Amino acid sequence: MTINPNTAEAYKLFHDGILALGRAEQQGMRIDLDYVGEAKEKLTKRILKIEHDLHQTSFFKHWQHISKGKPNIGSPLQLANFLYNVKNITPQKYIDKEKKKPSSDDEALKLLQLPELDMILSIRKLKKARDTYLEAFEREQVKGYLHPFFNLHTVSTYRSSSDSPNFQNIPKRDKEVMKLVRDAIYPRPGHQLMAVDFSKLEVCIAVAYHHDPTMLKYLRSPSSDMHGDMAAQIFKIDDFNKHLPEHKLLRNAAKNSFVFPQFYGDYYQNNAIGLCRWIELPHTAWKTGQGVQLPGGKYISNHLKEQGINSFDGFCTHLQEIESDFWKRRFKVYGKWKEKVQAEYLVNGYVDSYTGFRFKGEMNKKEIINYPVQGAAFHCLLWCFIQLDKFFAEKGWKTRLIGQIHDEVVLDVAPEELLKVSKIVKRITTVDLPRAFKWINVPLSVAADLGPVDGSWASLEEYPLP
DNA sequence: GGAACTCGCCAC
DNA sequence: AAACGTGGCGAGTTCC
Repeated sequence: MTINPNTAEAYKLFHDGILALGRAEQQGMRIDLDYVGEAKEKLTKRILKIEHDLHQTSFFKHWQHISKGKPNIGSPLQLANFLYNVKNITPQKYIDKEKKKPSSDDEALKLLQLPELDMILSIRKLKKARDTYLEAFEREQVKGYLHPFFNLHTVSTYRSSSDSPNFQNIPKRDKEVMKLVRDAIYPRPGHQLMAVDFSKLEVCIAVAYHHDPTMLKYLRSPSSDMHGDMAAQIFKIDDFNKHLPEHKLLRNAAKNSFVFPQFYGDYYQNNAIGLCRWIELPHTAWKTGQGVQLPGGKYISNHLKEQGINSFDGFCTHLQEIESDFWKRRFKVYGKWKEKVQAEYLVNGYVDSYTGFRFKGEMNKKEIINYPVQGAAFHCLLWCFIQLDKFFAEKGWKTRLIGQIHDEVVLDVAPEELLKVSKIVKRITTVDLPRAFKWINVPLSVAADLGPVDGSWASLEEYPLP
């Protein structure tokens, strides 16, 4: 590997970076304190209602009886003790690999299919929204503005972190909680919020290191579809069509439970568990008429049985073959690169990133591969963040950067500047960045979401950049 | 009464 | 042979 660490360059990136991030911290983001107060109150009422209903159940009364006092539904330990020791329910999931500690997390409780546990899960979800987010917003705000910190000195991959409050883990996937929490955050009066994120940035950065020809082809040809190809292979589908909703689910399953975990260093057995969750098949022998349905209504269990996969164990064996094919044939050069970098680390005691950072100290195989990719991917974002900050200052624009989430920038946009902001964002991220970082070897693309004037962070919608 | 830990859960 | 990368944070818990 021919990498020239340039520590002066790395230093400059972080020096300029922390100044730009500091300006974003100072700028802050408006929060609606009245909304936060009302939302907290409503959540508390909902929580009390569910708790009240829970208290009427014989399940809870039993728990109360054996715990000499008030059972603490917020204690996973007490809940596990009641479920698995007192009620003697067979655990469906464990925290530890030795299967000594039964789990009481979301998935474990859902598997037990008890209505009382679903009530506890609802309470957990609402408390999380209220206490971790809304409560923290209220506590951390200064004169109606939040000023999350963005750190460059805390993360072993040379990524960033954020705290007080953490701006990088605000709910997004659960639509209900997303709206509840993000409705607290607003642009400055008369402005609008915009978020711009890189598409599959870490994959694009990884390919700059390993130069795998198959991966290069996937990333350079817009019509190709890596996740679709993997879905077709994993689920043995000949006529895969990513526009069919049933196939879209299989594609998401392949993407989120095979491809990405494999890139992070996971292996086929965990993949099998994750994939079965998506297609709703059990960890046992499969019967006909089980799981999700394919286009035309055929059950996936029937389809897989026809293909010779009759059980979870059979599926594991199948995935083991796919994993081997994945690294030894499909992405052979990528696989070889992993081995080479790991071997070089054992000799040198360090590994370097393209952005001039050196990773030293004890690292396991997965960390050796992941750190330079994860770090450099973030450095692409940080470089763009710095350029944008500089640009807005030089031009005297009113638009400001207010935050960053690893591969995404968040802007507080003055509506009259929207068009020119969009253009410069697109230019810096897709044209200037690859020119500055010559090692980037595939086109980078960004996607934007935009909120209405005075609209909350929950109201962002897709916005095609001009 | 606080430090340090576990567990669970939110993001990329 | 073994087996998911990086964080922050709240509540419960244990230890000093």
